[in-house]
Amino acid sequence: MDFATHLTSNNIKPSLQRIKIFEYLYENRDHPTVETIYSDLVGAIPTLSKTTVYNTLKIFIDNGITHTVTIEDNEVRYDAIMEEHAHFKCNDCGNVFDVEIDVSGLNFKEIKSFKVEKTNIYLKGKCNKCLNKIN
Amino acid sequence: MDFATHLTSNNIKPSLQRIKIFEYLYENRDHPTVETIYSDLVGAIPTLSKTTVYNTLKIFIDNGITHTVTIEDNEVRYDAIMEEHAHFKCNDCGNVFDVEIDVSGLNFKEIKSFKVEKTNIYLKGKCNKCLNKIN
DNA sequence: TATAAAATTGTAATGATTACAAATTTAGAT
DNA sequence: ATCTAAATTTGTAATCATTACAATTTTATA
Repeated sequence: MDFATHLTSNNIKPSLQRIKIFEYLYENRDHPTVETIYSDLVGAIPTLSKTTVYNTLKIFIDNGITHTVTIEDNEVRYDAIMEEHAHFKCNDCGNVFDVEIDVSGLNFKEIKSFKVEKTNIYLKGKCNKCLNKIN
Repeated sequence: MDFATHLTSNNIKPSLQRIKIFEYLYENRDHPTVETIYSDLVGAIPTLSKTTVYNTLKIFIDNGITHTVTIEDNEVRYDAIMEEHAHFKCNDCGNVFDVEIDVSGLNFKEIKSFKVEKTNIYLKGKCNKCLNKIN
């Protein structure tokens, strides 16, 4: 994956900040928050500003190469994987995992007259690691 | 539905504010925000404070008679219907509708070792009314 | 009725996000 | 290579939802 090219082909000029932020999102599949992205990247880009992270993510979203993952009321997470998938959040460790999903089995009643454009699914529970942890 | 009894049997002392807020939630199935609840009730309870709405909803949630509906990043909605169901948000009018759903058809891979405690589903698209609207 | 506990309220604090203007960088023309 | 305009980045201040907290009011009980 050539990140600069990916940005360019989605009408986003590939500045250093944009490349690094997208690369970070694409490599770190843990659905980071703005805070995490900023603090993990400010070492490599010392001039980085949190406003830039916000601006950049907004551009990514507007151009369809990133989406938000909304599970908790109080944290917005970001995800650069655009293929349809669900999320699993562990109530113990708080990590969010990707989950492959087959939506075709879903059976909705009463929305025949509605036009569904997007189906969002997230699960909550305990992850493998936390289940096996000794408390 | 006797709201006071419902509160009592869930270990919540049925004050006027609590009864009215729960009643509002139960009757208004449009998943209101704190702002909406407050402004719709302050007429009937002139002394009502927004803090009370927050406090009360927290109590409802802690005692399992209300849950939050998280669809957008920037708005938290509340719902007193605890039976499993999904939500549909219209991208046009912004209304959130309840949707009956059969989760049993869902087919997850790779989470065999995870313990799923709750499955959340929401759809986005256009509702009946907005589809038929002349723009 | 007096007293203690619980509930409600208002105000101030917090924290994430956005607005905005200044500074920096980039791209194109000369 | 240099100049200029446009785009991008940055820092600070403003906004807005939510929470903390202390004071007031209400409720329950002795």
